Amino acid sequence: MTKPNEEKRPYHHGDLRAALLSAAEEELAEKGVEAFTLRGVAKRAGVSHAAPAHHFRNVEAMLTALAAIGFRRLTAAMRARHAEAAKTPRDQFIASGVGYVDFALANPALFRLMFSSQRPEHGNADMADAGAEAFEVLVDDVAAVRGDDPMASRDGRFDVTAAWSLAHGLANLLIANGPGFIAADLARDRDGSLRDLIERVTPR
Amino acid sequence: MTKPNEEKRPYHHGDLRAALLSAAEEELAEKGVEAFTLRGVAKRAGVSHAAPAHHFRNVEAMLTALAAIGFRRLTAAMRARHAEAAKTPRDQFIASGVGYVDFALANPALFRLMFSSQRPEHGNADMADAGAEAFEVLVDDVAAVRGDDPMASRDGRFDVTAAWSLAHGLANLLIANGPGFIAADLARDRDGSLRDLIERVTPR
DNA sequence: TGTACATCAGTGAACGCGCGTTCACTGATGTAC
DNA sequence: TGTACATCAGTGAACGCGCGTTCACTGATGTAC
Repeated sequence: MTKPNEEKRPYHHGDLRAALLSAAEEELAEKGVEAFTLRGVAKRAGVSHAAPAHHFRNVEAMLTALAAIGFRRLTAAMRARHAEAAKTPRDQFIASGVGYVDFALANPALFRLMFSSQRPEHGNADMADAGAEAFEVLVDDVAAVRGDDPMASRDGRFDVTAAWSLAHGLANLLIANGPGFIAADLARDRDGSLRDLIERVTPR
Repeated sequence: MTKPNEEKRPYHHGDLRAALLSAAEEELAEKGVEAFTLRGVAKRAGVSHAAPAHHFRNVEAMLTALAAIGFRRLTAAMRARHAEAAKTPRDQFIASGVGYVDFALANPALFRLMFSSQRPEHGNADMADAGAEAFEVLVDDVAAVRGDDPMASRDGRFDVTAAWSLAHGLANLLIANGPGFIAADLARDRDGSLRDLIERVTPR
């Protein structure tokens, strides 16, 4: 899909930066973080391997940009579930969790890049902003269920942490093929299963 | 600590395999999974970089052996907490969780190797056994709290999954420096904080 | 509207590097007799 | 107890490879006049 037009390919690409990011995502999904290479991305984008240098300082910068995109998409996935769900605080809270896990299952390598890799530039502002935005969705959900600002109390912070941890751990374990024993339960009713699990950390 | 005796070093090492694994653990902790190299391990063990070939088929085999050791140590960490804790099912359950998270915090790179890396050989029997042993500790805990075999019912499996997910997610997030907002709470009373969090997924 | 020129986004060759692995070797050890 | 010999666990040099990055270049674009 990022293949250039083989017939009549102009010397200038038009939007190589975006095309590279799209190719990078494919490369990541296919090879995993540990085998991700710049040259692979360039090849996938149908461009010489020196071209990316005009758009990214180095490989790490490219991976960082990719991770930031991942965080934005994670936020979008949670918000999409919000929109579909019943408008009670509990249902909205659970919808976020389902969106979180679902995003991870749909984008395992990207999810790992975002949270479990040292390759992206730790401390990059854009990536941090994108991550903070996703975090806000969660905090807002917990606030609605609790009826106060969770970040203002230890108990509230722990509610947030427990919810995030459960969703995050579930996502990671499913990606790593950890709990094979619930594969059948999930296959039968994925959304319902995720909901049941996330319900267990809904603030009371 | 794995440095050889510089003064009088015999041609044969004696137990190079063990020394390599120990050096590999240091290498991993210092460089992370993504920058881990065989040559680095050999250098650290004070041995030529061709020597490891006599003990490990290739790098991946070395990382797999290391991951298996990690799982055994994870099990040991949980059991150690068991021994210290009160002997009620709930306390034992929580002790396992605290041990799990504590292990991850003490061995972040190893933990990542075990769960978030593609480098170890997926499907290695020894590693799978070691992982299954850790899993059994969790299942036994949940069984004691519930008073039945959790694996026999959907609800029981979900109890197991929720507990594992929360501990696993918390561990991963703390390692990734995710929830900086609870750093202060944790610093003040780590065990108590972990206990409070894990309590939230204790089966009822 | 045309033209000169600066700027930009590509190319392709080349670089140096560190990696995992292989190989012929050698020193040390253990065992059969 | 001694000796011949097989086996084992190291060494160090060499291999080929793919990587990220740099560089001089060239083709395309946009803009000033």
